[in-house]
Amino acid sequence: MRVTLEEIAKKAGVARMTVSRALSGKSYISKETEKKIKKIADEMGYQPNLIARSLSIRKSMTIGIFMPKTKNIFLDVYITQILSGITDIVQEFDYRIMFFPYPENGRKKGLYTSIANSKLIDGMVLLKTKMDDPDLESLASSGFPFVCVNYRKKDDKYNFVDSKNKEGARLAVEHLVSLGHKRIGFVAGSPKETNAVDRFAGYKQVMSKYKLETKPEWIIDGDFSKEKAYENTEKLFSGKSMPTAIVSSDDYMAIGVMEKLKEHGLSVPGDISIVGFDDIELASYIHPQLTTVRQPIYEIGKSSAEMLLNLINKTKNVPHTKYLDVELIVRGSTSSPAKHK
Amino acid sequence: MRVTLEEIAKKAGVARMTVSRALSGKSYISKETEKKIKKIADEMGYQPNLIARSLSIRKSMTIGIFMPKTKNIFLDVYITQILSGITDIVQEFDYRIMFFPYPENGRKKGLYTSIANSKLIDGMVLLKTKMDDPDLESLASSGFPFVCVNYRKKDDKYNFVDSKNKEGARLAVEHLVSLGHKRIGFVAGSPKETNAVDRFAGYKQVMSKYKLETKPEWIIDGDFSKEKAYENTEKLFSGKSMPTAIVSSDDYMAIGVMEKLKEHGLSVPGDISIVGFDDIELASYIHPQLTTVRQPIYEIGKSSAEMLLNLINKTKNVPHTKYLDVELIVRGSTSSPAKHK
DNA sequence: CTGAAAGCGCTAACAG
DNA sequence: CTGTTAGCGCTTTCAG
Repeated sequence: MRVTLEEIAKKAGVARMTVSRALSGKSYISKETEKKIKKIADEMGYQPNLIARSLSIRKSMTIGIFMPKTKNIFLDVYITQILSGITDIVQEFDYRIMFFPYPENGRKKGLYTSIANSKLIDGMVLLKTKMDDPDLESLASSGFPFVCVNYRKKDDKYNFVDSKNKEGARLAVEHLVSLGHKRIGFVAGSPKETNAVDRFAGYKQVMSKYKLETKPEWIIDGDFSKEKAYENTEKLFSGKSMPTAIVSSDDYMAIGVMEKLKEHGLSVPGDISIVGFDDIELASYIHPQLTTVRQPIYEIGKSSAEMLLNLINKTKNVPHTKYLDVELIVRGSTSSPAKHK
Repeated sequence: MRVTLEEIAKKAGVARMTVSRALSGKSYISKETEKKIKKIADEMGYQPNLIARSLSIRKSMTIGIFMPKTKNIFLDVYITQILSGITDIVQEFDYRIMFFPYPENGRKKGLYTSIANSKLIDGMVLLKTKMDDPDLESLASSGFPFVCVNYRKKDDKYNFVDSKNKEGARLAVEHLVSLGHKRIGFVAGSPKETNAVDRFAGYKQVMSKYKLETKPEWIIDGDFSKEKAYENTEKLFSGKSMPTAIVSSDDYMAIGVMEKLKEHGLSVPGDISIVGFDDIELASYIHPQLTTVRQPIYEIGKSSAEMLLNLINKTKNVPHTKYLDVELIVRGSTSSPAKHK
């Protein structure tokens, strides 16, 4: 049988409570008994039952991470980098991590609040939140601590960490414009994610600033999927005119686009320049290396964890909004447009 | 306040236990009261306190995943693919997942058993286990359910899922030999991981089978790190002779080696052929595409989860050992050795 | 500084 | 079929 406080108490000839106090060290205890008890606990190999403790103190010391479970789930570098950041922070404060991947479609209704009420976790981080998520509003109203990652909503009930997506897209387009491009296409991410919407907005903003046309036939629906981007790029070849450059809402889709272009015998950047978003590891391994907007993904993970822990422990008036900087990384996939066009 | 069994019981005019039974559906209850209770529970938005349940039934319905926390941790595709496999299986059986990344050096002594005794988890999966892990033996002796991934030990107390590493290395070398190579080098993984040791053994086996020399100067210490492999490849250039081909214990290191060779003006496979191990996503994006031994990483994750759940629920005599097949994927990084050498 | 009593919210076990 | 009692192992609270 496992050793409990009770058994240590017996052996030490004291009350259970005294043992608890001696071991937690959060209360006045004579040095003597403390030492004695600690020694006995050590000898017996005592390890507190953390479930029992959680029940008693009404805290699980655990945070939950929620994310849609796509074909890729963890394979997606974006998510794994965020996890890495979250983990690093959370462990510092002795919190544990529980994972809640949910089916992308047909998720159990009220998942967030039901897990929140289960007392399994003290707070949650939401990854890849969709704007039409049916459970988000009730979570926000419930007051349960949570942070959305790369999501944005002007509402005091919402807490989030996002990067400057709009600015990122602007940097990308400005870069292309400065190279002399005028016909610039765009690969859109999921229309249900605020960061995709923001990037699109940034693109349109700069285009209109320079009075450049944004033809619908140059807008590719990619939904943050390399495969979709690859397929839908086909449509460029049935249109009347081709763009000389394309901004993609993420690197994976940019790669999908490049594959399709290559298949049609076009060269990057010779025929078409491409800019990605994220700066995933792959970006510098493909040929040509991808010019992209770097998001500090790992930092986003860290920030979201910090925010969540502050929310949980209400240390002070926690800012519940944070935007991180992005940066344009120029590599080989962009150049001035071909003269002959 | 949160709604508990007690409150539902009051409202329904029955005992707490009756409510528990009605909701769990695991006991005889009149259809009538069951329906009534369920309705009330629903209206009140009841969600069981899972912590309390765990304490009572003495099961957490959670498994733990342990892994060394390197600079990369999740960024490592190998680990993330395994996680993906584990997640898919575990969720099917309504188990939850908790993460325990630990510092690679200076891990708290007795971590496994202390977590095991904390009752937070019902079983654990160990990733990247080192052969000299000081806590493994006591875990194995404790009888607590656990499975090692890509680890191998002839001992009934140990459970593991591994791939046929030795055979994989053999396939790689045989491939090179069949192309005509005789001077074949090797990039070793961590000498503390059985899979690295096995791959090395497979390499040496085939080399000696064909009476080929394995010069120490052709053996590169990579420790499963791309950076180390990159650096240590330098030593090839101070030796008297160069290999015409190199087998690497994983793809990342193979990439590191290729970078170094390229830096010295050597071409792959023109001057030196390279074979990797794992078949990570990057392998087919680099130039030239990497010939490699594919490990079914995702499947390994699934198998380990299945094994663990069987161990936890002792459904039957669980086999506690499993070896998965590997496969040689031939791509552009290998060719016949250059004539002029 | 230490102890006793009570309770966190659930379920197992035994009555009825 | 339903209720009662007891207990999971810890901490909080209140006495002393």
